[in-house]
Amino acid sequence: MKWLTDEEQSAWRAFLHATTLLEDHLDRQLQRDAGIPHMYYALLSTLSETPGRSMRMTELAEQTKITRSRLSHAVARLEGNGWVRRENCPTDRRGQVCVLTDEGFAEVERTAPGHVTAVRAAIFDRLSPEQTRQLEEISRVIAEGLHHPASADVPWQR
Amino acid sequence: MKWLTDEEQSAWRAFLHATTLLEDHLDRQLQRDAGIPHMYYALLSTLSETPGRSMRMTELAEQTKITRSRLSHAVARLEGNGWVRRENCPTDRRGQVCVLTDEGFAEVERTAPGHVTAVRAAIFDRLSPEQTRQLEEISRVIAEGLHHPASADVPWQR
DNA sequence: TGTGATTTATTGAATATTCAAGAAATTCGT
DNA sequence: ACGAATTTCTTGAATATTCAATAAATCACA
Repeated sequence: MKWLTDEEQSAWRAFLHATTLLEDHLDRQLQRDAGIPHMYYALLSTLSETPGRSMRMTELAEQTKITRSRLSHAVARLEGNGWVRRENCPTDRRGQVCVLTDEGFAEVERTAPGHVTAVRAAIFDRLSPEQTRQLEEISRVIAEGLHHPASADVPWQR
Repeated sequence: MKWLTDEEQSAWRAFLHATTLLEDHLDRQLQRDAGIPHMYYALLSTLSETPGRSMRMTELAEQTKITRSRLSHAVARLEGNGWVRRENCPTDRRGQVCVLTDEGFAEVERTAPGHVTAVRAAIFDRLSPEQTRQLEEISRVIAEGLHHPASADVPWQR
């Protein structure tokens, strides 16, 4: 059993603290300004940057790294707000396309500046360009490792 | 209004993906192996490393960066598992001391190896020592900025 | 073509988190 | 010492997330 070195332990603690505080902070900021959690905003934002402002459910779940179940619940809620609507997928009758409404797009436009400011203030105004590059690379490595988890590629488990 | 540069946007996206996937991964791992979410494990782990294996509620909330309300609910649940118990604080009758039980300590000992392995596999086995140092420094900067939020220090808002 | 496996998306129940409110004890300022 | 303000912790309701199960459509391929 290989434990964490002192350096790793201390880095892990710092990382946990940073991510816990950041999530909490952004959730609060967006809950206050838009009435939705951060992840819901990320859905709207992702759709707003997509050609056609729409995406298949599974594709949207993959891009935002959340489960389909979570996405279904979230989209149901956002649909209630009138910020998103579902349409049948023309090429696959199992599929649903999640479409950002004009109201949803307007909501992103309205709240984006405040959100970006919060992200800047919490992160990029505090990091050097070099650190920003480092953070991106480190994040890529971690995400890469989790996106193709070993266990999911073991044939005999399926 | 100052937007994010391309480098910042791309770093932000990568960071969000990494943290979302990581949280999800660790929650699943601990839910499977210990029946509790990652944050609950962090509470037990923090207590297990504290002299006396006990801590005031507020202190525990601060160390783990969660709200007191969340901690109250979490401790109530862990108390139900028999892994923690509450005692009255001898020096402040408002206070409660959260004590890790022997069963709770045993549970940490039992599940720590699997958890550490998961953390290593996701993060430290993939990062160079240099990147580990970078991650710690970046995390410190971010956490530092959020722990003393400007708005909380503005007297006329209180 | 037909059939079993897979993919897509949703649902409801169980669990977790947030938020606002509140009770009790302590501290502050005079 | 007194009352107002603060701190500590909890609670219940509203919301969000996970998990397992499900239905429907498509795919793989003999």
